[in-house]
Amino acid sequence: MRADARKNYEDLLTVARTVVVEQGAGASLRDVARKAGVGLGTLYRHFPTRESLLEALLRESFDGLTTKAIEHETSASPGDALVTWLRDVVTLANDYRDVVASMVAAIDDEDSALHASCVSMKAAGARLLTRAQAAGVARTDIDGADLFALVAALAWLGDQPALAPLADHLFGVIAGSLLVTGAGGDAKVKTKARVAGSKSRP
Amino acid sequence: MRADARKNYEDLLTVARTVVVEQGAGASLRDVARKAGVGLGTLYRHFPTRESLLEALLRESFDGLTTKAIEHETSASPGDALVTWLRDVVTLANDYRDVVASMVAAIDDEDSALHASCVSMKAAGARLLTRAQAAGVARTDIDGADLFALVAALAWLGDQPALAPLADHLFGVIAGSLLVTGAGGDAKVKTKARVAGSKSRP
DNA sequence: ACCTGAACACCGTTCAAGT
DNA sequence: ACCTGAACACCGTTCAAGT
Repeated sequence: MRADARKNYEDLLTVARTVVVEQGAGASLRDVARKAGVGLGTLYRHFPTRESLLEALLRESFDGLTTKAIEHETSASPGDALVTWLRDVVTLANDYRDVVASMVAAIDDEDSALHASCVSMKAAGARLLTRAQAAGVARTDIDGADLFALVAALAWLGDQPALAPLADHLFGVIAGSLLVTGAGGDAKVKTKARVAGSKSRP
Repeated sequence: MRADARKNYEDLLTVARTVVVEQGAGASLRDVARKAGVGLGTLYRHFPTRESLLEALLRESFDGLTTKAIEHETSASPGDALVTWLRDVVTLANDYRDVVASMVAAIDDEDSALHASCVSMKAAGARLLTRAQAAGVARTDIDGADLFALVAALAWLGDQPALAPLADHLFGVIAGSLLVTGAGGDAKVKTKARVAGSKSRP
């Protein structure tokens, strides 16, 4: 890649990151090009589709989560491993705005630039689930696809201004109901107690 | 209202209904006006905002759900009443496409045309929840706002093509975890058993 | 090789001009 | 009273023309 091309590529990515954080995954690409001081055609040359731009933005983080999941696969507590990892996924998704719908759409679309990373992540989560189920700490009427959908739904909550304040609590509720509250007992999800009145404060 | 105005109003609504079903809440208003054979200004005269159009489309259904909830308040089984009603809400939301985000946004926006209907619905759901909690069949670490958020998240699943097939099953999972699986026992959510291999069939 | 910006077909929204 | 459509400021996407 030529030096000027590389610089444009990186400038675009830097600008896109802040724009997607602030305005969401549907932000104006024209705006991104403008802010990067680059012609619109240059943006399309480097990122032929919106997904390819998102992919460049998110790939590192996605792959990081996949790696983390693999590490968790050897941890002592399969239940904690699962829940901790799920929380990390939601947190990442909520670092940007409205990326979760793109993520979900990419799962079934082999042509999407986000496809591979999302499929890997989903598979990694599925393995953590299977392990927790094998250990008897997770319910067995759920599979990897269900888990992915639940995490997506929880991440979606964080994107809605009216619901975001509840997202943490609901994560605890859902995560808790994934786990079997039976014999083992060490797999209980710690839900931060909600501060009474935290809603009514000005 | 003049006769021609009334006709335009109704034509717009009829067209909008099918367009929102097919293309979603973000559909082109220009397209709606065009298909209704009406000037674009006429659409804006009758429906100054997109929400006001959605409100006209959904008000009847929303109020119907609120009424239904009130009827449920005197039913014999508070647990069944709650779950049945929640399912109806999700079903309605999934009759259209992508309306759930507008619904959620309206909750906190007093200026939205959808505000009143949504607040009523949320309150009606909250009463069903409170009753179920008082009867000891619903967990008590959830409030009306949480319930509304969970229902919204479940409805959102139905809007995502990749996740919609799982939405029914996950409704059962979430609804089941709202209920206390304790003494009463009659409040268990019947989740349709999933047909093995239903996913892998071509 | 790579960059640029005009060109095209779309939006949402407003508002002067018509009946 | 009500309707219309042009006008404006935006999009996404493509592609001839430049260096």
